[in-house]
Amino acid sequence: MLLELDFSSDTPIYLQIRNQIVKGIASGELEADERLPTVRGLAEQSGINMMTVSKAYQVLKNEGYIKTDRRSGAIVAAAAADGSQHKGLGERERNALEVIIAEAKIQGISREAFLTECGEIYDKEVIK
Amino acid sequence: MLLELDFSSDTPIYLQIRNQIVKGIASGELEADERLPTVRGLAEQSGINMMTVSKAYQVLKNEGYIKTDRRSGAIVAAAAADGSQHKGLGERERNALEVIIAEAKIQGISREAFLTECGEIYDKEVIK
Amino acid sequence: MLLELDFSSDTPIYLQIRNQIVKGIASGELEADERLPTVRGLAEQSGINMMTVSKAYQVLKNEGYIKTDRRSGAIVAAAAADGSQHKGLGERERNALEVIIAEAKIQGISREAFLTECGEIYDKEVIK
Amino acid sequence: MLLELDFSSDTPIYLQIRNQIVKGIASGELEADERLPTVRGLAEQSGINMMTVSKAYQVLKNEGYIKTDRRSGAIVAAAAADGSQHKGLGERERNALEVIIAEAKIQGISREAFLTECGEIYDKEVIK
DNA sequence: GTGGTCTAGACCACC
DNA sequence: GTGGTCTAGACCACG
Repeated sequence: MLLELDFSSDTPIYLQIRNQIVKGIASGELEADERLPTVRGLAEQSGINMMTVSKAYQVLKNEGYIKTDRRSGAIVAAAAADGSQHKGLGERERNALEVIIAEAKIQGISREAFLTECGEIYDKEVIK
Repeated sequence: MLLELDFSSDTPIYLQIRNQIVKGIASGELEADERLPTVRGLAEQSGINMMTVSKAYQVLKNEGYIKTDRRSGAIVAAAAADGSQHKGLGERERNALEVIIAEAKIQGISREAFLTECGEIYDKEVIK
Repeated sequence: MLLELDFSSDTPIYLQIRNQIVKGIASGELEADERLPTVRGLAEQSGINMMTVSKAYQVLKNEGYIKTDRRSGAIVAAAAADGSQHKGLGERERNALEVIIAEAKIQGISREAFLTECGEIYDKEVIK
Repeated sequence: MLLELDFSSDTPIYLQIRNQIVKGIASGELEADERLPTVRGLAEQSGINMMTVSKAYQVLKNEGYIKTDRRSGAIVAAAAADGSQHKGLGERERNALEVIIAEAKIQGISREAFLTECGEIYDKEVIK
């Protein structure tokens, strides 16, 4: 798990970390029950504050993507462990998606081109 | 053009305005050369400060979605039929899309279900 | 004398008019003692307010570029009629020039390329 | 970095700040990756409001002259060695240059005198 | 009446 | 500590 951080991005660093871990889980790069790097390790390796990494882990934990075990640190939670999920995009995600699609339409990207691009992103998977 | 603002959202108000206007343009609710509400009017109607609206308009102007006619205020810019455009998602949009798709995958939303939802959003249009 | 106005420019319309007339005089398109269009005529032809044209003429008059005669309207003043001129750029112009040159340098435009472009602009003349 | 502001100028303060920083970068007074004064610091030192400085920084950021590192504030962006640049004056700059040259011509400044002055401005650099 | 600019002061997220 | 955001109210240039 190598983080690519953009310190001049408008996305907070802790969210960049959170996003990349989520993408890592979805792509299969991070498997269920796999141990994540320690807070200290990730912070030192990336040249950022431990608090920042810690916050990212806390968000991920709140969202159910990871679990923290006292002995083994943070591990990836089993996919869809939460039965309460309603199999649909959350409101925040749906709204963000609407904005992205609106921008794409205005820019002249066709429906097909957009769906193709989405499909490619969906299929993206790490070769292990 | 009616704005729905969430004052407790983590998305700044000026960005909420910006996003809704972008969606309005994409959906056809706002047509090219149509006049946007005045800064003052929108601010008053929405119960927010002039400068907040002004900032949203400035962002939209920088992004080329609107322009300000010195005679008549802000108007929707003609959909840039500019050949110099990349015709592709910007890096920011693409990354945001990747994160959303990752979340959808983890949540168990199938490829088809996701693309269907995108298609529906894309097709959404205002009946004039 | 045909005006090209950009209503969405950040330069006020009256200044755009002023600038184009100054350029017209420099290029020889407008000769000394030539009569300028009437305020009303220029306003109607360009679809702008008479006040705007009037303000442009007033600025030009204050700067000594034109004179107004009660009978024949506005006419181009003889070049350098004003003996008080000190044959150097004004402070405003010099500062604007410095900024433009700074931008050019940062953008990687070489000294020679910049001077060449300036020379070409200087030489530009209307074929009568 | 010492700012000279003219509160009675018709150029907005935030633009005066922007211009002086651009000149500072071009002259070498501000080097790439150098930290700019904080918004608060510059505001206090110059006796102006934070938001005015902030606006100047935002403009500079939009134009790519600076970027804001989330850890350390605003820094000078590395001179974009980006090959995609046009390597030419922008339309706004070119037009402003045309006006300045027109004024110079009318005032009787010779081609050589003008180019010499431009060259001197171009060569101006800070002794470090 | 329009947008542009500026102020003084405040709160907040991030690091 | 940093920048980002927002407010309430003001003045001004422009058309």
